Amino acid sequence: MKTRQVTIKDIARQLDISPATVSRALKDHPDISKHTKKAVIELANSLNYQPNSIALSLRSQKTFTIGVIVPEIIHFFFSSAISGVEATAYKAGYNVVICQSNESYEREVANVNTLLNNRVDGILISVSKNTTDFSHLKKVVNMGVPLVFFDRICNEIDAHKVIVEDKKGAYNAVKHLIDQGYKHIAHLSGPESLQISRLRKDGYLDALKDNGIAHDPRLLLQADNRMSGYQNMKKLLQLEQRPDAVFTVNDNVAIGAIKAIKEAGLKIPQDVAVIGFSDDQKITSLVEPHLSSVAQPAFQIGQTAGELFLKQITNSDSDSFEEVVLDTELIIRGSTDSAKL
Amino acid sequence: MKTRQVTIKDIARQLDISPATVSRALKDHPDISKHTKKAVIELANSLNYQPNSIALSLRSQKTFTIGVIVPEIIHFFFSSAISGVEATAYKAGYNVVICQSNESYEREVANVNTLLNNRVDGILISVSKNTTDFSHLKKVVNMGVPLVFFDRICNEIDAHKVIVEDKKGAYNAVKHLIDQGYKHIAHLSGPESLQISRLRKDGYLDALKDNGIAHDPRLLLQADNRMSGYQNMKKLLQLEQRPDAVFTVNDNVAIGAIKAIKEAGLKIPQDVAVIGFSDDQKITSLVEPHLSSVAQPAFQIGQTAGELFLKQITNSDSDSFEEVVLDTELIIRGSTDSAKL
DNA sequence: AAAATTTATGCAAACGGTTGCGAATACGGT
DNA sequence: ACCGTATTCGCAACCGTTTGCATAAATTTT
Repeated sequence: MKTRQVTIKDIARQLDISPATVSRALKDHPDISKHTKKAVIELANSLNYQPNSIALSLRSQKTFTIGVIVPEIIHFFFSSAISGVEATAYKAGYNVVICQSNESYEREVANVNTLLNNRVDGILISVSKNTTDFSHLKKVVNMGVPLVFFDRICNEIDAHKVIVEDKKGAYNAVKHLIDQGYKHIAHLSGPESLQISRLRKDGYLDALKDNGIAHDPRLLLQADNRMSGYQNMKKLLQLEQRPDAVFTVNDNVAIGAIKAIKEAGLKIPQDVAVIGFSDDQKITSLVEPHLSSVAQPAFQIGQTAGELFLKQITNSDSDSFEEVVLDTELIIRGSTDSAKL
Repeated sequence: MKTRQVTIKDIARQLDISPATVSRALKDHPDISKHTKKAVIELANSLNYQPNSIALSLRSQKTFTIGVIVPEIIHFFFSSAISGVEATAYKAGYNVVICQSNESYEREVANVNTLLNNRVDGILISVSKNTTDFSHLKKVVNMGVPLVFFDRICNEIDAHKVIVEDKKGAYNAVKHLIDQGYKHIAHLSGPESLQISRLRKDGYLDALKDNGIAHDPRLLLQADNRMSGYQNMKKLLQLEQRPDAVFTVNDNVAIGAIKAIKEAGLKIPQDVAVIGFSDDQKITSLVEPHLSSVAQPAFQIGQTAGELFLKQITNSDSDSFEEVVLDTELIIRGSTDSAKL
């Protein structure tokens, strides 16, 4: 019953020719006679011959596989980005293997090592928030394996990068709050280790400054998930001068903040407005009121990362790297605009 | 700068011994002298030697990789299940490659083929809802590649399976609605092609029957995403005798139904109760009121699937297969119980 | 008819590692 | 001094495929 995978040698044996001839016949090499080619191809089809990718990889030193490392696939942003990578990869004949770092530095290092041991042709990564040492990624570069950063990039390493206008997106979000008449705008920012956190915070600060609002450090706390968003929003609401709006580093923090605001008996957006970042479509239209957010083109980010990888392998001598910066879009919903309730 | 990966041959050349000796030294083979071992291991470490998995796979005919095919990683259930698979796989020294079928039969077939060409040691799959022909999976079995189904299984194929008590879970959900006093209970069921849909529907029907409620076919419609859940709930609400409760095949359909109910100006759960299936934690506690649901142990399902795979490879002569059935848990929230609002 | 060229195929090495078997050396026992 | 036995290592084959080169036969050129 067990039908072992048929190899080129099986075909060769059955036709009483050499494996070399079979190999050439299958790829339509001009040296091989029409007659032989026909016989080989027919037998290959009838036996359902499938080339052994392992052997191919060993021989060609190429696996036609690219590794993608993300913190967690459960997040809408990352799974969309992965789908984007897959789209370009499949088109170019590449496979994609997905690794989750679970926001753990050690796991990320382990991921990199397995990908390297499996000789992937390239690595696309969005780094864990707990990664501060980048030697595992420098090793990737040193080994000549193409490396592309997306979203959560590392500035210490020269490589292709795909990011969004984090600062501008954040600026627009806060500007929108100001335009809506909010005066005491808080920010729940992400871990300082991530450039995206720093940039979004900078956008927040710039928007305040440009609009003549003094920055109150008490309105700036850190949070990077629902729980901490909830807890720190609670703290913000206990200030003698509580904020009347909050911009959060991502949508999950915003969800936590909304919970805290509702529990405090305050109305959104009348008493406190909330705006997130990323526009996780699984949740922004679910919470009441619908959450305003800064949409990132996640799929396109993945696509672009894939394209940069392809560019690097076709143009491997070039040592200049691109930093592609994509635009964000401000999505206004009920959480910041009562007209949209 | 480019540090090509160092091979066993490099080490052999530097120490002026044969590759065979290096290989044996590295795996502490008793034939090799302490002195040689020490030299080899030290050099290997200093050169940061990493065995080439490709070569290993070719030689041993094992890749230590298992392929997992799911419809879409974006869903909480599937990403949790994947994490479960990874947990057991990593512990046993296996890698996991994830494929998305995107609920497309063609893509699923393509996924199976790439996995086979890459000679994975096993395939774990939750089939697409558009898969009605299973020859691609029969091929997997015929080739002697261990196959494990989880959640969305196929009855035509003899293989290990991991499922939950879908019927019982559905029964309990509907029983709960009945206990809460609801009389006209609708069901938005999934595609008939999936056994889980059929079982959940059966559980619904059984619960009605066992409690002396006549089944009204007008209260049974199909829906498998937010949009269709919304649309078909709307239809249900237009019936002259509208339902006062609805049990949906999954949480996203429930979300759509909730939207329709709210738009109709009806109160949840006073006018209409809603209960979903799966307990997608990203959303059940987000929607207002919080959604009751039948929780599936997604992580454990993945873990178990991984364990069944391991069992099959260590015990490859056995041709008896297990069907592991895990329990569900009824999670009662505000959408079915006003006491929980 | 001899030489040159084309046509069609096979040999063997290579990719990187493993492993059965044989061989060389050293050592102990008689 | 001789034999048996460890000890330590290398040779070569193998996994499946590709490819430079050689080779043989067939064909063309001179």
